[in-house]
Amino acid sequence: MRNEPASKDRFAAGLDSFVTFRLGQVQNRLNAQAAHVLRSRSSLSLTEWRVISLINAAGSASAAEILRVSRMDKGQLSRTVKSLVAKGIVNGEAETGTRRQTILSLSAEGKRLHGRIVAVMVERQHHLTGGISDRELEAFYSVLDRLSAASERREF
Amino acid sequence: MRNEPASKDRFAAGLDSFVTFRLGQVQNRLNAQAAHVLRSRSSLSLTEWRVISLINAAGSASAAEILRVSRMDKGQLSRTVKSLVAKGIVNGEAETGTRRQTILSLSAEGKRLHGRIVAVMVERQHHLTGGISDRELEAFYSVLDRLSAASERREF
DNA sequence: ATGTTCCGGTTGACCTGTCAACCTAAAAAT
DNA sequence: ATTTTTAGGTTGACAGGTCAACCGGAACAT
Repeated sequence: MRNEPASKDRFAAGLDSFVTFRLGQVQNRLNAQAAHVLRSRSSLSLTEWRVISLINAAGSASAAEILRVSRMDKGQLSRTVKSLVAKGIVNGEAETGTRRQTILSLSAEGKRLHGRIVAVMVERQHHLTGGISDRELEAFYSVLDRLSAASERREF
Repeated sequence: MRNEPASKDRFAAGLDSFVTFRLGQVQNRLNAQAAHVLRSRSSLSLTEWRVISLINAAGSASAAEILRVSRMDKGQLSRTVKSLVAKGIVNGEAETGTRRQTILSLSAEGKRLHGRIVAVMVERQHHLTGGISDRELEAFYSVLDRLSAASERREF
């Protein structure tokens, strides 16, 4: 399953220099890995897990809030929440009553599930960043942030 | 279109620490940006552009070679190549004759197109990495590589 | 109060990515 | 020489992401 470095060099010269290309490759592999972990430990998809994490981080939040923070797709969120509510992981009822906005929060089972999975994910995080010093990580995030900012400009 | 940092903080505390989460966000935005650039300057999709770049970088290559290097999906590549051949951008004929493998290369128009787009992409690359020093980029790539390596382990 | 505008949320259509089965040619084994 | 195995490539089916139209209630204007 290894790559011949020889043949790789032949190509990648012109492409490895593109940040986005490299980033994409790594990200795909990380996603595949995460999805695999989730599948082996639960019946959650990656997006479901992300939504659960977001709700958990917020304590409780409206869908709109989550949208603003996560920048995920409206429709996708709507469907994901629907499925999570159906599974009994998320409470979708408007708790305040006055407002129409549905306040999302984790059910008891949701919290239990989150706790179970987040443990593995933290472990994975350590595995991933194990060989990386804090200063390196710092610098890495800083570059990421600048890339993120630069990706705002639509004309590019 | 800005984020309220206040509301962001409220959430992201627990999530920003996840490399994969941050990486994903940045990557999505970068992809969207790239796709937008392509759409405004051509009728190419992101994958088509990637394949063109790969073929161009190699000079000429078989589909299998490209697969090994890019780690993209067999089927996806097959379809993308098909569409690029139909558009007259890629030559798909077996040039050596002896082998059954189809040797892929850019047509004259393909080269022209690549030249035109790559110019913009290089410009974009500069825009993206403009505020980032070479040493920082080095370090960034180095971290990426380690993340990539760590994403091999299936159990995580 | 009523009609316009705005915003949270849903739905459907489409497009891309992913997986697995399959076909066929070449190489290897007998 | 004929069968088996292997590898390049195609195709179909399905899950997930993306886009845009739409619905209904709330805020706002008059």
